[in-house]
Amino acid sequence: MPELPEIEIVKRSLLRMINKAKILNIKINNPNLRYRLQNRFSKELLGQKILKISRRSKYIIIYFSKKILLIHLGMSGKLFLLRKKDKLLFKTSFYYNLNILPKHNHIYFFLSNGIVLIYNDVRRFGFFKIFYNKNLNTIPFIKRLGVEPLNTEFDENYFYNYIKNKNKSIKNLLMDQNFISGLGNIYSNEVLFASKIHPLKICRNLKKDKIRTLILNIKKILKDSISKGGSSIKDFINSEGKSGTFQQYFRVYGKQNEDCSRNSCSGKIKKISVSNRSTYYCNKCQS
DNA sequence: TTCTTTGTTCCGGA
DNA sequence: GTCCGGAACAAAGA
Repeated sequence: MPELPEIEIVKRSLLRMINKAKILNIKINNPNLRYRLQNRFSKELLGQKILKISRRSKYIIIYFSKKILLIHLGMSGKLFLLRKKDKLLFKTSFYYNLNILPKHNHIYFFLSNGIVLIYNDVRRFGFFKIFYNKNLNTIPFIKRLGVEPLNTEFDENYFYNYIKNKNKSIKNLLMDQNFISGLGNIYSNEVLFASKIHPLKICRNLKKDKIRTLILNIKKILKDSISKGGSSIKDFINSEGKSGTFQQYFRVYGKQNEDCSRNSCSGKIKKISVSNRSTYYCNKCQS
């Protein structure tokens, strides 16, 4: 369940540590990810030099001279970096304490700068795919995505135009990647709490000042989380083994039956299911 | 054994 | 044809 801030943190780690490195070797322990890795996967990447690393929504894109590697971490995927000489470290308590078990290491990329990039994924819902057309607008997973919530084009006009004829709840709207791309369940809950909006409110009925508040909170909460190192889940770590701290700042997610943390609100946090997703809200201040 | 977790996709009803 | 939400899917831990 890494969402936009976590992916951004991972991307920054990768950029700092492996940009411009060359892939010398690849070891695949288990090709059965969300989409099975094809037999030629290693062959297509061996010897390739990483030219650029970017993020779009929850996807990481690694650029090579004639192709790109699209990576999605699913709900439990982790990319982390290990210096080759620290290999033994991995077998010790450091990584076990971070809940990274070697048996869930599925791919190792050995790089020319002595760093090993490891893909670890308990659930195996993440995926790696290679594309030969570097134009992102041609990539199936990317081309229909809505705007990046942190871009200036995500503004009141965009919001207002999109919801004009939409009948869905605001929670479902925020989760709709064709509207804005990068919010998942956890941040959706948090931004609605911050904006005092009930998750089942029909988005079309939101007043303009509420929309303005919501947009501001989306941008603020995503930025805050990035600045705190990410972490929408308790065992999230960045690619260098550091935990983010943002989960300490959650105000509704996972807090059912607790008192509302808002000053002067005497409400309680309730948990309901919206489109089969756990949804938390204060029964008093969110309306 | 069943339930929960996620983003994405598929399908049926309106 | 379009919109929406529920269900299914992937795997594993509790």
